[in-house]
Amino acid sequence: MMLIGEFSHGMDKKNRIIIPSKLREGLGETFIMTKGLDSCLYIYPKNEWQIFEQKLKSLPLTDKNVRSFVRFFFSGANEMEPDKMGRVLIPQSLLSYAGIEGEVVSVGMMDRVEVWSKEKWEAYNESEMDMDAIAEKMNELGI
Amino acid sequence: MMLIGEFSHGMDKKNRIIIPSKLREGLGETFIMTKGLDSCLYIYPKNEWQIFEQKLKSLPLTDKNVRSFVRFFFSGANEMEPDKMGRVLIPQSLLSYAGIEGEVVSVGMMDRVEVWSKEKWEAYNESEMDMDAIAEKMNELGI
DNA sequence: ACCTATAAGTGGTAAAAAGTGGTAGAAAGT
DNA sequence: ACTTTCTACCACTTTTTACCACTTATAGGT
Repeated sequence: MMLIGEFSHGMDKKNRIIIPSKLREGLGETFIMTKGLDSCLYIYPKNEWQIFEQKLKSLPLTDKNVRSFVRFFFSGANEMEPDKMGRVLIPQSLLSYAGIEGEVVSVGMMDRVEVWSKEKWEAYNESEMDMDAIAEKMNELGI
Repeated sequence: MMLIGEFSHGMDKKNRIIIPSKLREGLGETFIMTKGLDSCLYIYPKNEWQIFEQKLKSLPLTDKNVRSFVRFFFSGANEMEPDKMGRVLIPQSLLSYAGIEGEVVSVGMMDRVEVWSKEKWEAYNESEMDMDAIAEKMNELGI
């Protein structure tokens, strides 16, 4: 099962967002939300999270950078289960990390979902999408 | 099966376009539409997409450029199935990316189909088509 | 070359599903 | 025990999906 697509929707006054139905089935009944890179939130299906956990566990905790890296993901992590309508309540700490206030964009990224504040998503797409670099990568991949 | 030919048709008020019947059989029952290079949309038959997916999945997500690259294709990707008349609904995000408003051109490109806004297609064919120069470049590539 | 038959394309409508706002009950804390 | 916060569900609205019926285009036969 591959998580793909971009979905735009709102967050309500109670800090709930809907997980778009097309992403819901790929995420399963319960999943883990945590802080992600690039100021967005990651949602992992439970099994994918366990794989990720194992990777983190294998890193040498004697390395200061590793400790920071691991703390970053574990401190932000929340196991959650959507309500019957597919919504989840997002903790305040994650909202402020991702700069989410009103509108939200959910993005399928293979084995995880990313949740972005709409403003940040749009800014990111305008500024950081270097098409030449993308084309070159495609060349490397033989596409 | 090779996808070939150029087909011109309209998009209706509900953001649906028809997949020309001659391209339909080559694409199969379900296919994946995503953002492409040169401001057009790509449609891949499911098997072709899966090959591409595996390539993307093998890239290291700790690299910021890789994340941009992967996001570009996965966020834009939509699995779709045409209705009984061969039409598909195009998501707003893809329409704005490709600058599609009214008329559309679908082009068979070997293993994928490209969907262009008609204006962009015509502009592209007028401006960027210096065939003599292109042919010379082809020679360098050994054709 | 024209007429007819068949397939492709277009517009619209109705039913189903997804998304939104809100309320009531449960749990927790004071 | 009462108040407040949190959770789960209900009902309504909007969007999406699937199909029907009509129009236009294509192709084949006379």
